[in-house]
Amino acid sequence: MNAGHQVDRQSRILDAVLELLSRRGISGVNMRAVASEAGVALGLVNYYYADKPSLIRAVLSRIGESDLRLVAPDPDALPDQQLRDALRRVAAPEILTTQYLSLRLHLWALAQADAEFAAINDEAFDQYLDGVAALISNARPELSPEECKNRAADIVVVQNGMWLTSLLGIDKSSIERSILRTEEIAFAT
Amino acid sequence: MNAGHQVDRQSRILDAVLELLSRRGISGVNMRAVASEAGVALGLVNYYYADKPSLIRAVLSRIGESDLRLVAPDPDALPDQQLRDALRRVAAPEILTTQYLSLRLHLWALAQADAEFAAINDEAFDQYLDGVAALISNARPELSPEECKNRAADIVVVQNGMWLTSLLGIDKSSIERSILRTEEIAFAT
DNA sequence: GCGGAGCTTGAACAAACGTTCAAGACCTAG
DNA sequence: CTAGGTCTTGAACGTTTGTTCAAGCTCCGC
Repeated sequence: MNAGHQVDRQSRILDAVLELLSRRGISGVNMRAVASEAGVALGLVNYYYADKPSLIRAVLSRIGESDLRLVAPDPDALPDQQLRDALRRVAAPEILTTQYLSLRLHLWALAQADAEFAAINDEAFDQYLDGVAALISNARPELSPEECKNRAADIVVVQNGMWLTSLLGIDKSSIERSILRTEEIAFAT
Repeated sequence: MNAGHQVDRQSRILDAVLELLSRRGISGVNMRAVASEAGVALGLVNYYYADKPSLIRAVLSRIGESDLRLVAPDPDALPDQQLRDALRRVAAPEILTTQYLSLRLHLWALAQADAEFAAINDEAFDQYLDGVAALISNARPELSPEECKNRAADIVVVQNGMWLTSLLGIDKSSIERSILRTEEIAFAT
């Protein structure tokens, strides 16, 4: 059962990076700490990921994919409901956890300091934006593509603000009002 | 002229930290790089700041003060204009520079990873929130203190979103629309 | 010019870091 | 059981990091 163990250990290493990054920031992510958190030997980290940048790259890709899943269309719902669900999903309790938000923050900071990481992040962001715009377009077919992109951009501004502000510990009610604001933007006539 | 030199060098060291932090992130801020960027010897950094945490603390305090200045009342303007000016100021070109925003991001990330830094940050954030609420209260005396605080909170969500989204490289027009949105929130009847 | 307080320097040290690697453990195919 | 590939280990190396410190410098009052 190589396959089973492989995936298990390799995935546990990535999990360890996520955990350490969100808790201690990039300074807390060193090969020894990752190995220890994952419960493997130091050398194994370098076995699966050639060097530290490769390790970070893998984490960035994983997060980008999970973000994209937030705005993935749900074939079983009406376009209106798909959009509404997606707008709610980004503010769901399991997303607005300190762990997840803190991780996002550190990844943004990381991307800001490194051109290569920035490229990965930018691509993920563009895809996310396109995803939101597509949901709006489905729910409001009469809108022009440009208008859909504008609304998506405006929504993302508020969403990013919600994410960031959740971390800074503002009260929940302002988050709730912000969700309503994203819906107003999306469904404005 | 000790006083002159002191302030000069000590301040240059802080400037160097700001520059390095915004360009390379916290991993790029090490005592040697700071000394080199400031044009002083390694030992001098530890002379003015006992250790690295002290250095970061000093930077956090400095940023907190400059944030507070953004929402400082201007005695020469009418309350309405004071509020409007403050809302525009946070989106001014000199604020929405990559350097400034990147610095903010790294400081937030830093605060997220360290409880002590978080405390400094939280206090600065609360003061900023109070500052915005006070401006609203002056401009709209008929509003209850709670309503002012709520609006201030909603505005800060959008502002944080603007700051963050500026970094992620979204188009300027969505920033402009977001500013209008903060004004709508502030002046809603 | 002398003395002393404050400022400035860079070498030196210990600890922590990323990376390499020889060695062993494990598992499967034959 | 054996051979061979894959996985796993931790010691070891060279580098970078935070911090210390003895020494020198600068400036001002006397």
